[in-house]
Amino acid sequence: MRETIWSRQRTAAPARETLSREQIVKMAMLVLDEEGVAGLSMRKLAARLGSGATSLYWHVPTKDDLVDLLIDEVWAEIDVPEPELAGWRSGALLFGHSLRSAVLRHPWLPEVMYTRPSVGPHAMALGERGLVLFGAAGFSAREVDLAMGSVMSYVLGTVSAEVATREMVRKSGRSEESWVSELLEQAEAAAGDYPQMRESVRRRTSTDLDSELTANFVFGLDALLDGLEARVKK
Amino acid sequence: MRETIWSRQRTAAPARETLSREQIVKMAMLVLDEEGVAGLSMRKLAARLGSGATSLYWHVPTKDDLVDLLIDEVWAEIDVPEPELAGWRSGALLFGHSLRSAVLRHPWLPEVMYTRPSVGPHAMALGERGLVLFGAAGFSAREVDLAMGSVMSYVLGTVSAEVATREMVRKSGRSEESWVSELLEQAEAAAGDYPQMRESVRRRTSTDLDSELTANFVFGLDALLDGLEARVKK
DNA sequence: CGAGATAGTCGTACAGTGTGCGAGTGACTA
DNA sequence: TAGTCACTCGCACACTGTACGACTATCTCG
Repeated sequence: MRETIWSRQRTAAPARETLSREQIVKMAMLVLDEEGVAGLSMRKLAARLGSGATSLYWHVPTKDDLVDLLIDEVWAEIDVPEPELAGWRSGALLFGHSLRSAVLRHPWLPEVMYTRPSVGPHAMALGERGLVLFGAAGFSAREVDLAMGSVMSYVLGTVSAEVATREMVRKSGRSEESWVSELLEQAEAAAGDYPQMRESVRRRTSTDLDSELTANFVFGLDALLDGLEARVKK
Repeated sequence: MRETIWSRQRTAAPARETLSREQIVKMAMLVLDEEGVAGLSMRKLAARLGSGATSLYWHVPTKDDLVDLLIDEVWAEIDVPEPELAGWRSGALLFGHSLRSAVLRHPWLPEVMYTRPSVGPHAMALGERGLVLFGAAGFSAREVDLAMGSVMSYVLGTVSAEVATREMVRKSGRSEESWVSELLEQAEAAAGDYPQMRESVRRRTSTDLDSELTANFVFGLDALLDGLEARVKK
């Protein structure tokens, strides 16, 4: 089997005090969570670790590979309930919420996730547990794949859009309320000729952002799960 | 009202032959479609237009703003049927497919889309037509927003993941079959301890990539629309 | 104990990036 | 004819990822 970035592991304990891949990944995750993709550079990362920039390259082939490792690290955070404990439907709901909150903790994910397929070990483990969960619903083998895929796609798509909004608020530096009211104003101007849009924006800015986004997420997930459940009952 | 990148327009015909924002956007779109986000640099773009790199900055404030324009250009390509013509359900289906194929034509979109909210004029127009379509289904005003949002999120999420796979095949330079068989091999190795995953990968690589991805997309969209439809019938 | 291999660090350098600045140029208006 | 406006563009700056090769500290083997 060919060597991959996933398979490479340190064979023995390091002689003197050295960098380690785990250390690098950990620090990179911190930087990414704090400063986003644009804030992560090999030089800055190395500086934070108190080492030279090119030292990192002994532990990690390229920056892209480092990002692959970081993405896989996120997949490790998601829990998928065993179907016996909660039943399929509420298990899937829990899974969806867990996936969402992991992405919200790592808002840089959407920006990089869609440029590469996820094939790391934690992605595999996640997939396995997901298939077990959806397998318990009574789908045909083929439908299990499709159902899990559509739920993941829905969740990731929704939360990715959510992150875009949230990050914009964060970067604007202003308070949520002032931002929302400005958005309203701006959108009403931009949506001037579009009465439905104007009304929609008004509706959506009437509650606080957080519960609005959550309601959004839950509504679609629920509908999707309904649709999937109907398929199994036939 | 504040000036935005959307509102700025040339006031009169140019005196001599000059660059124009439309020209720049058009060429940038070409470059992006061909070479992806990484392939678009202001210098290369200018070179293709036969001008100096910094000349572009007279027409466009920053590269990021240019990308905003390009994204909005994509939204212009999507058609949303009027509900009278097709009825809500099949209208939504058509809308979904149109959205999907637009993204497939511009596979760079997912990489940049989720880093900013879309508030350009074509995004607004798209939203308006979408709201009209979903409004015809008999949802409450609030549900119209939620339903349209969830369908868009599902479609964009699914097709974004799809693009990640397709681009990987494309970049590998190899034929689809050889790539698929290698993926199979690799995934079976990676999924060694994961029996469900192994079976799932095997199932998914048994047909050709194109119809596999399409079936995937349709399955989830259908389920979601079922779930939404059920909400309106109550 | 000595020699060589191994594991790891890192300074330098290269080819690129986005873009601010200010000088320059051609056409139109007064 | 003078001046202003619309537009172009070379240079420079600070930054990026990473290839290369020199360097050193430790471990292994004879």
